[in-house]
Formats: sequence, structure tokens, C-alpha cells
Amino acid sequence: MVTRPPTTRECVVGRGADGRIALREQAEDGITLRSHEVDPQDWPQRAREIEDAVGPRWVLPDAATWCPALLDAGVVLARCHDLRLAHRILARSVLVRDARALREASAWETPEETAAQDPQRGTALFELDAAGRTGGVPQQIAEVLAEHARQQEAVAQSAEPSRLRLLLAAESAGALVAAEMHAAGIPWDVAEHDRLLTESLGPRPRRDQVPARMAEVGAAVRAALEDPILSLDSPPRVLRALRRGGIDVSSTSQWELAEHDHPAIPPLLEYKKMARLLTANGWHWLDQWVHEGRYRPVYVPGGVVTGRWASSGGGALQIPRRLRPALRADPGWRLVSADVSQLEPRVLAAMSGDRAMAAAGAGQDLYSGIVEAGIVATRQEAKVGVLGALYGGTTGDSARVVPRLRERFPRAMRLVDDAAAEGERGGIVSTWLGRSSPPPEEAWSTAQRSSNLPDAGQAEQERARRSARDRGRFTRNFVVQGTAAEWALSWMAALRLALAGFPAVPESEAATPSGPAFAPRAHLAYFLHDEVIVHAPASQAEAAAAAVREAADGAGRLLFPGSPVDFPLDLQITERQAEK
DNA sequence: TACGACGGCGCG
DNA sequence: AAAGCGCGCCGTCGTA
Repeated sequence: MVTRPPTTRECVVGRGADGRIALREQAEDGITLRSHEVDPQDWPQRAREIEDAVGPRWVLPDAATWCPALLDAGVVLARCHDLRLAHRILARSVLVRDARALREASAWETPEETAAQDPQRGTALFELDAAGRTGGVPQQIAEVLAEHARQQEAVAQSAEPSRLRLLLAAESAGALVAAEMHAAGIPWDVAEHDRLLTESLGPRPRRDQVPARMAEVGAAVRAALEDPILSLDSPPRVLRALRRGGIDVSSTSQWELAEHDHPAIPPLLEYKKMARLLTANGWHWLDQWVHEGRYRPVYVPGGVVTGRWASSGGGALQIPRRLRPALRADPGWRLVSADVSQLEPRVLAAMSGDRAMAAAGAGQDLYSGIVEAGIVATRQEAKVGVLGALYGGTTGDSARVVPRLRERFPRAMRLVDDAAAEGERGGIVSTWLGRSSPPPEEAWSTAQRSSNLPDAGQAEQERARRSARDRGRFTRNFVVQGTAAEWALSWMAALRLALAGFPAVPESEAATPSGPAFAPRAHLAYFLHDEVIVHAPASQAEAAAAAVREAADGAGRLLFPGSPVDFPLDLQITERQAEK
């Protein structure tokens, strides 16, 4: 029997005395092996040494605070535990049997998301607020260690330690990915973007002027409505003008406008499209968010209650499809773009163990599979029905199709129906790995209770029932959307590690500094719920594509061992994104 | 003048 | 076409 000396598994990071950075290297069982402090200017180098020598799990107060400076110095951490994100999950997961200690550590209860980040701002490691905290969470090493201990205890005593560990690892990997993607940026072709804008709107006008084509189209609307000074940017005024012109609409939304036949309608719809493009992704956006050929949005991991990412500034999750051609690889590089087909219904099939639903999607388009199984007549019906099942559709086609799905996919439908019922009762639901939905607000519960009292009026009862159904639709979707987010995080986490193992390509292939810490190798560049884009040297594109596929298979096996559900990808290697 | 609500629309 | 879920961002408008 050989006893090996304990090896470092974790390195806890915080602030020490006199502005120094404190490190605690710990063994598997939490025993401290080494405790030291470094000066801030030595920190990236020391982190690199520890990373290379040990490859620990880095326990960080908040990866969003710590990673930028490390990445600036070219240091990439392979694994971390983000205490801020983990706290949010554990403090309200129903799998945690006793979350009191966590909830009492109120300094870790931070707002849902960070403020929009000024893209010009530097990445100073520490900007202390009045309470001596950075990024809203405590940084002092003693408090960092205390929180880490609370979290480990909470997980160990939970009903499902292994699931929660997976969730926290995935969430933390996501935090690293977000920091790295922000540092790397998305390769963006400014000239192509400008060309698309000019094509649609006319050439870039002088400051605050309306682009020429847009002005023409606006003039056509005013002429058709015989209102020469009408402001088209004010829905109420446009609505009044439309009604004066004899067009009976109740709003100015495009789908309602599209139903009417009037000479003002086509130019108005076109104007609205143009205005949207100009204000959301026009030249001003380009100036603000794209620098040196890179678009750097601010991702907010865990920013949505379901666990999806949000974004803050730059509109990372809303890039219009028509601008996709501006996404272009560097010369000699490629974009490896992949999205998962019907991620949410597949996740539902897997988590519910619904074999019929798994079979419908096996190796093919899930909606077509539903048609082939004779459940509905058309792919469109299948899609509307499935979306209705996931979102709680009660009208039109989905109301007609959902009962048929309930008959043929009873286990899948029971899972979402149960989640809805739980939500309507005011209960809490959880994702596959244990992220729990927020409890109802106090006002909601009060309204539900009072509507049950004998003297409650008809209107009050109806209002309460409607808000119960609203909440039911939220919890119905929460379990699926949240589990899909977990699948996507697992996918990215595996992919990230695989790409980090790619060799750096020779200098000649590295046209522009690229990738995490600007190593010239394939790296993640974009993520959107069920889609990733890898920016890869041409020589690594095929290998990156294989890694994307393997990571997707791996995510399925990790979350749903033994499940027959597959997660097929639509994958393309291109120099420029297609418009789609 | 500042700010939140809201309409509208982009994304999954 | 939207519907049924989750977002962010822009501009307007009413109110403080």
C-alpha cells in the first residue's frame, strides 16, 4: 500500500493584506496544503505557473472579475468554481436541504446581472466599491474560504450532490467561456456591415441625419397618408394618422398592418424595418461595439432565471440574421458554425424518458419524425404543436395538436403538464441538474389566497386564475428551457477544453491576434442558446468541427446517460456566415 | 431634466 | 401570421 502525498486539487483565490492576492492551495479533502500571497503585478505569472504545474480547479469569487486581467496577460484557466454564480444556484435550489447558511451570507446575494460595460473601459483587476468589494461580491480571502465551505457543505448534504456538482461545474465553465469570448471577440467585417447598411438605407448620413433611402420611404408614407409632417417614430401618432386615413388598426405592429391593403402600408412596413436596422445595428452600433475587426459583446452567464445567458450591452443575443454575412473569419481562417436541431424538445424527450418522442427524433428532424409517425399531417403542425407543449399554447393550431401529442408522448407531456400544475399552485420546479425556479412573489400568493375567500368577486377570481395560468406557463417552460441551457453549457464546456488542447498554429497562419489569450488556435467566438461558432485556422477547421460534434455527443451522455435521445447538429465550415 | 412604462421588434 | 416561453434595446411619452 503506497500512500501518496496529497496533491493540490483546488486553488482558492481572494484578496489578502495590503492589496496583495491571497492563494490557498487545497487537497481533495479541503486540507490546506499551502497558503501564500503575491503582489498583483506577479499574479498572472504565478497563476500561469500553478495552472501549468497543477491544473487545479480555481475557486474564484467571481470569474467575471478575475478573468479579464488574466486573459490580458495570456493566462487561461482550465477549470474554475465561480462562487457568485454557484451561490445563486445553491441558495434557492430545492435539492439543497438546508440553505439557511447560504442565504444568511447576504453579501453573496448579488443582483441578477452586471451593468452594461463600456467597451472602451479598461480591465483593471480591482475597482473596490465602498464595501471593499469588487463586482458586487466579497473578495477577502477569509470570506471567500468561508463561502466556499458553505457551498461544499450545501452540496454534500443535498439530495443530489452529483447533479449539483455537474451544474456548478457547467455554470462555472460558462463563466470562463464568457470571459474568453469577450476577450477574443467575434471577427466582424465592418466593410460588409457598412455595405449592407448602405444597400438598405442609403449611404451613411451626417450625424443625426436620416439616411437617404429611409427619408424617401418615409416621404412616401406621409404622402400616402396626406400628413406631410407626421413623425413615423411615434406609434401613437402613426396610429392616429392611419385611422384618419381610413385604415382600421388597433396598433402599428407589422403583423396587423400587413393585413390591410392601403398605399401607405408597404412603405410604412419598409420604413419600420429600416428604422429598426438603423437604431439597433446601424453605424452608431458599429462605432461603439466593433473595434479592430472584433465585435465584443458582454455576455452575462446565468443572467436569465432559467440559466440561459443574457447579455448586457451590444445586443449579443439579437444579431439580426440579415447581418450574419458581416460575421467573417480572418484571412486563412474559417468559421465553424453549429446549431442543435430542436434542442428543447429533445431535452424534454430525454429528461422524461419518453421513448416514442426519442424515436421520432432519432437521426432526423424531430418534426418530420412526428409526421412520419402519423401523429400530425404536416411538419408545420408538428412544430406548432411541440412549441405549444413547451410554452403552454392554448389557442389555434397548438390547442388542436397538443392533445394528440399528449396521447402519443404521454411521458413527455406529463412532465411539462406537471411542471405547469406545480407553478399554478405556487410551487417551485427544477431543472434536470437542480436549478430551481424562483418562488412566487408575495403579492402573487396573497392574490391567490384572497381570491379563494368566499367574498372574492368574479373579476378578482378571474384575474387570479389568469395569473396562476401565467405562472404555470412559466414553470412549464422553465424545466425545459433550463435543462436545455444545462445541455448547452455542458456542450460548450467540453468543446472549450478540447479546443484548448489544439496546437498553436505557426505565425504565418495567425493573421490577427485571436482566441483566448490570443493564442493562434481554434477558439469559441460566439454562443446563442443552442448555437456556437468556432473561429479556427483553416488547417484546424475540420478538427474543430469534429470537436464540436464530439462535445455535443458528450453533453448528451453526461446529462442523460443511457438515453436514446440524440442531439444532431447542423454544422457548416465557411469563411463567412450565411444569411440563413 | 431624469426615469420608468410601454410599444415594437430583433434573437433563441 | 401569431400563438404559448425566455430575453435586450430603441424610441416615445407621461410623470416626478
